[in-house]
Amino acid sequence: MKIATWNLNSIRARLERLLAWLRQHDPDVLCLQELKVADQAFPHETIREAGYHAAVFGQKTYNGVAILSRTEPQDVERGIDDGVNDPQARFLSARVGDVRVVSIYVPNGQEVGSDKYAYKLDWLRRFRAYLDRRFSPSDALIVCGDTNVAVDEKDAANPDQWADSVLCHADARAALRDVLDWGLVDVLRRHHPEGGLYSWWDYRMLAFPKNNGLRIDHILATPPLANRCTSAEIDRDERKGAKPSDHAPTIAEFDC
DNA sequence: ATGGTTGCTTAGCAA
Repeated sequence: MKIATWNLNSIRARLERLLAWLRQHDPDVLCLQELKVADQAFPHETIREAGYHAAVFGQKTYNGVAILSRTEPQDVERGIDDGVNDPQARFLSARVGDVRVVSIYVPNGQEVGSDKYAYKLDWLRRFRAYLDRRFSPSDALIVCGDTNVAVDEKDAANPDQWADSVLCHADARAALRDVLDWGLVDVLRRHHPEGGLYSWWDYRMLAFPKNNGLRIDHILATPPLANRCTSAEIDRDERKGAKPSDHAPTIAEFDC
């Protein structure tokens, strides 16, 4: 199974790129974030014509997540199942075959100390609690998405520049670490322990030409699946050319 | 310290 994750930064602005990418890479499953579209405006027909089913949790203007799959996603869940009235569409889960797939768009947090940052930390805490409540690390579970956190300095081109940012701050890292410590393996790190690979480059300040990036998008698998992961890569080429997303896709292959 | 860019929606917010 080939599974990928990609923060599109608007599916409408990126639809032609998305279709070309699906044709080129032929993933079995693609988790998407930042659709920036309501459910009814999602390009359902176009995605179907491209040969994919889509589970969608959309939102107008902001956020929005989806799971595209060659086979029909089953048992779809929209939002973290914890009774919190959260209006932001950042969590979508579906079963694809025998694997439970989760697509997440963790809040950015904007600025350390802000209300949005508190929401980010709380969201990650809620996600960890969801894992505790619903799954075991022995289950076949893959969490994909934009975590808006770089786990350590190996995933930052200029660690000093980002040290106090919402993407690298110690509290954000601790919150993501707590999610990983539940029992999830960062499969790209496992295949590339040296680091130095990035999935996001700011649109500003020539960040991409300078390769001033961060790795803030992740494919996280429980150990039984991670042990069957045969490759994990970032498609840096997708960040090139006209009108790219500011994120590149991450791709992993599993022998299952 | 600020600015730089993009997308959605139309002046300002979020990233």
